[in-house]
Amino acid sequence: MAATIRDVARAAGVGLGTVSRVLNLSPLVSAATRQRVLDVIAELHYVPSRLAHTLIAGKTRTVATIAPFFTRPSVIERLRGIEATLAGHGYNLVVFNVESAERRNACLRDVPRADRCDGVLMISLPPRGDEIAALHATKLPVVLVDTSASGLLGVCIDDVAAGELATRTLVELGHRRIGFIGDAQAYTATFNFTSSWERHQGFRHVLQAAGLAVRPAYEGFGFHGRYEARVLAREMLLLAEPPTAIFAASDTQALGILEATRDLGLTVPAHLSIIGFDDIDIAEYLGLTTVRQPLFESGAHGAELILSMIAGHRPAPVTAYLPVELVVRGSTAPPASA
Amino acid sequence: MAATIRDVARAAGVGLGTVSRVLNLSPLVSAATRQRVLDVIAELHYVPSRLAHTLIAGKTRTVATIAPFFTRPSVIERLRGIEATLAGHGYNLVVFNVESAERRNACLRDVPRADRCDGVLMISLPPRGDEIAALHATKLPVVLVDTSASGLLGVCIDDVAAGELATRTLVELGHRRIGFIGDAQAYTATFNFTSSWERHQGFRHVLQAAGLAVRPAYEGFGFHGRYEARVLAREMLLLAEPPTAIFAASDTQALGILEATRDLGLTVPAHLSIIGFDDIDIAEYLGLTTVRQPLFESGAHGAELILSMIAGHRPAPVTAYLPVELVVRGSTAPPASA
DNA sequence: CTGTTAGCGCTTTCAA
DNA sequence: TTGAAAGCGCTAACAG
Repeated sequence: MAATIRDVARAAGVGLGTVSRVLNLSPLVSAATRQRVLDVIAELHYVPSRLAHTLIAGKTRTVATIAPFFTRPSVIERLRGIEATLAGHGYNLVVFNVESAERRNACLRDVPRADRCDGVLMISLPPRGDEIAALHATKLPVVLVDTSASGLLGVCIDDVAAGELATRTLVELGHRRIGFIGDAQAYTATFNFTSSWERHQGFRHVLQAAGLAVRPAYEGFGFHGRYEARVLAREMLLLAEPPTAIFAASDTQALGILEATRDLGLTVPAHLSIIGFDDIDIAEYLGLTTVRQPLFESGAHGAELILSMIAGHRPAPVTAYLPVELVVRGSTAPPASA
Repeated sequence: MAATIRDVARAAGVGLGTVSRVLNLSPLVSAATRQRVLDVIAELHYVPSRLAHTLIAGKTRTVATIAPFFTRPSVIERLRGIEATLAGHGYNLVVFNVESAERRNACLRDVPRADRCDGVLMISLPPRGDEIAALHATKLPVVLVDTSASGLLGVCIDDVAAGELATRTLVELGHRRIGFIGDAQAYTATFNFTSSWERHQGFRHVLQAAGLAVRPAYEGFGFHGRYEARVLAREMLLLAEPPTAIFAASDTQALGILEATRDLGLTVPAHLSIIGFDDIDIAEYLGLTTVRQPLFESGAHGAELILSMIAGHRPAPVTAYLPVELVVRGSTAPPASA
């Protein structure tokens, strides 16, 4: 169908290698010959086969990204950082969306292969011990984004500290009855998600340091979604002594809490202070106080690391921690009683 | 590094072709030989190279998707439909995010190549005449999603009719001063986006049919974004005689209008009715009346078409129209004066 | 400077 | 049944 290097060589009356040299900008071709070859190439609309080149070079110029629930705003933003960086270097991005344990395992088993991609980026999905070993065995560059694992490079934030930051903000505003709504263990365990759990750790640290009781009724865990958070928040707010503030492990969940207050005719922040996490697009619109983490940058940085590893560098397998920032908006205030 | 078919053949003491036959489930291998080969394969952890297979077969088992601004909720949802369908058939999704005219052109030129992918899906990006010709020349299956072009398959909705539906809803509620906020021509022209323009056509049809004047001051066009829509809506609402209803070409823009009403201390729908488009996730939360289009399904259907074409089918190059649906929520009501 | 010759890892005849 | 050989389209090493 398409013209091959051989067709070009024949038409230009030169050897196969000469065409290859022209293609690869080798200086060992006379200007005249080069021009003749170039003319024929243009004439035949010849385009070198990526495939054949890939087979020889053993490089696919492709980076695979395994991402869970890639419609989530935070994941998307990371992907955008990845795509932008990769595209800037002529690399392709192959996306694998994970929404079940089976798919997660299948991806971890099948995706990291040298004949498929030059490197693997994993978002929020820490591999288990045996999987790490398998990953190392492939010799393929691997970078984790929004998670970490020993022996692998990672780009993430300090979720415990970020959880402390959010909770401390609430404590310093004078709140003493503070709730937390995050991801259910059963669900995070499926994917080994850690961020909600770690933010919860930070939450507890601050509560304890402030001498505040940790009340089970003030801690709600459910599937990561607006609806689930709404139900959990409703329960909490209907308590005889409801919390005056709630820290949500994500903005999506904070939205659910906002919905619950609306359902119950409560006003934010008069009746309840809410603090979310991520600073997704809609947070500003809703006036949600939140902990902003550099999503785009995490993807971009992860992609840069992969690219440098593909280029042959072998950076130490450490986890890079990106800074978070508290964005204060209208959903937080001192408690009414204070 | 990794074991090759030759290593297996040598270790099993058989010919190269025999291993290949075992791999390809050929019946022309004795059970004994097959077992021996299988054992060696397991022992050597041999995995056939996708690359080499691809070179031979001329198939990449990859579908490329060119999408503009893939962080937009509507685009994401289509991509999810695409990925889900592709993954279900063992195909990989390579994503190209387009955010500039240069990148659009580069993608259209470089992506549709048989050595890169088996088919191309384009979201919201109709190719121009010369590009269509080039696309045909590649012999590669191409399917357009959310747009159409003569000679190519497309999956979209009837945006004119949808625009009429939205506007008619407003007219039937009794509104006579109805505004429209959509994408600016200068910006859509860059990518040949048509949906906002067509929805606007529908808007005008209904206005004229209802004998209502089309007032330039009631039509605002800007970059597709919340902020721009907010500015446009503000202007419109500060008019001596402001519209009592506004139809936004997207939910994102409807959010901007919502923001503007809030800025001005107006109540929705008492002071202003708003109707959006897409029914993105947040629309329900905000109680936004909107025109829902099947986003996930459009992607899924587009992917199915591509897959069937890759399988050799040559469906007629027609555009499939998916149904839209009006979702009535709290942002619409009869005008206060009615 | 340039043509020729091996392969990359696999599929596919073609004999045996 | 099975082994050997001929490529797929290209690069790289090797003679000229």
